[in-house]
Amino acid sequence: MDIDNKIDIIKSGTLEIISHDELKEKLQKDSPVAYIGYEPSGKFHLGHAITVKKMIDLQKAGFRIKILLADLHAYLNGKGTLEEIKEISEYMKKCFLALGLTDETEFVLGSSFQTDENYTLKVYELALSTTLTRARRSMAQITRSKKDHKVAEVIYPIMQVIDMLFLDVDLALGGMEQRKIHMLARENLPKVGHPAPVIIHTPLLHGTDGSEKMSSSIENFIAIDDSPEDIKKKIKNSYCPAGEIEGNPVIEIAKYFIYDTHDTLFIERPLKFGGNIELNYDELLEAYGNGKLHPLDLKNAVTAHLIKILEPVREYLK
RNA sequence: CCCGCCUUAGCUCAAUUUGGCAGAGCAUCGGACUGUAGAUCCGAGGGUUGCUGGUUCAAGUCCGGCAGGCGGGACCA
Repeated sequence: MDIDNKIDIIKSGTLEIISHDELKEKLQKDSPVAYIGYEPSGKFHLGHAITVKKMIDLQKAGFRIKILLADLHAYLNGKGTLEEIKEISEYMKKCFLALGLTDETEFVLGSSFQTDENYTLKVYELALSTTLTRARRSMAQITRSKKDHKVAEVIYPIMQVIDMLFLDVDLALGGMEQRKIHMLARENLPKVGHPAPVIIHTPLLHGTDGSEKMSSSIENFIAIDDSPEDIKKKIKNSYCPAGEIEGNPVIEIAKYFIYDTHDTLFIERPLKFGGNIELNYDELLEAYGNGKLHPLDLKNAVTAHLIKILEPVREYLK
């Protein structure tokens, strides 16, 4: 696989790469490190899976993968006691492997290094040059509480930046909600003696209720190990206005979880509504957009395929 | 450390004045309507009234203590 080929694969399905040139340089390096961090909390859902799939692409392109199980970050974000969070970390680790990351993947528990003296001193150093406003702004889409803001909230992004120093990352991946923290990292890592990492952002999946972001704190997600019955129920109940593509979670699931590995989607449909059809992604958008494909038929097809696609994941996690 | 205000359903808040069956909106769930969901109608569930002690026939309501939140004051040699 040549470099341009790798870049095409890495680029597909992402919202932005900062920057392409730097990515190219990293790909010429000997086993560059790609990192992503997750707060172990709640269920592992399709929103998480989008980023994991991209990490798999990076792994195939020759990156060494480091997954940060950010237990202290989850703690700082009020997700529970350290014990509870540690328990979920174990479950999460299995989820990554179930989704297809190889066992060469390196899992790092945040608390295993985030209390080291050198780490702490770096956090203080960065704290000194980061304004409160900026730290808080970077957390706008991440923080759990919208009021009664705690100091923890501004320690969080600073630690995340220093994580990248200690994990020696060449590339950081995240959903679009991570953008402001990543920019903070790009700007500040050089000041603490580490080159700015390449940043890749993946899109956020809308919640099944149509809200901005799929999230385990609201019941608007499909977990990667949901039973077929749950998947049916959740997709059936999903927000899915006829003719509307933008922000339609069912279309998004088709796009990111079916069309990424299939050229076409086979849609079973009663004869009186036009009979079965098979559509590629462009045709699907066309047919759905002009009302020729009914939401229920779309839902049924997506449900059937998603159940099949997640079957090995369910089996692995059993 | 001191003073004041606040804490009631998952959320936002009524009910405190004058002690007398703890309510509404939103959210959730169910039904109707659409060949999906949503919207809209109709209906249902939902409570240790922050915790604790007391007064009273009776306390969300009055009194004491504690915890948490908000605001102010004081301290700053």
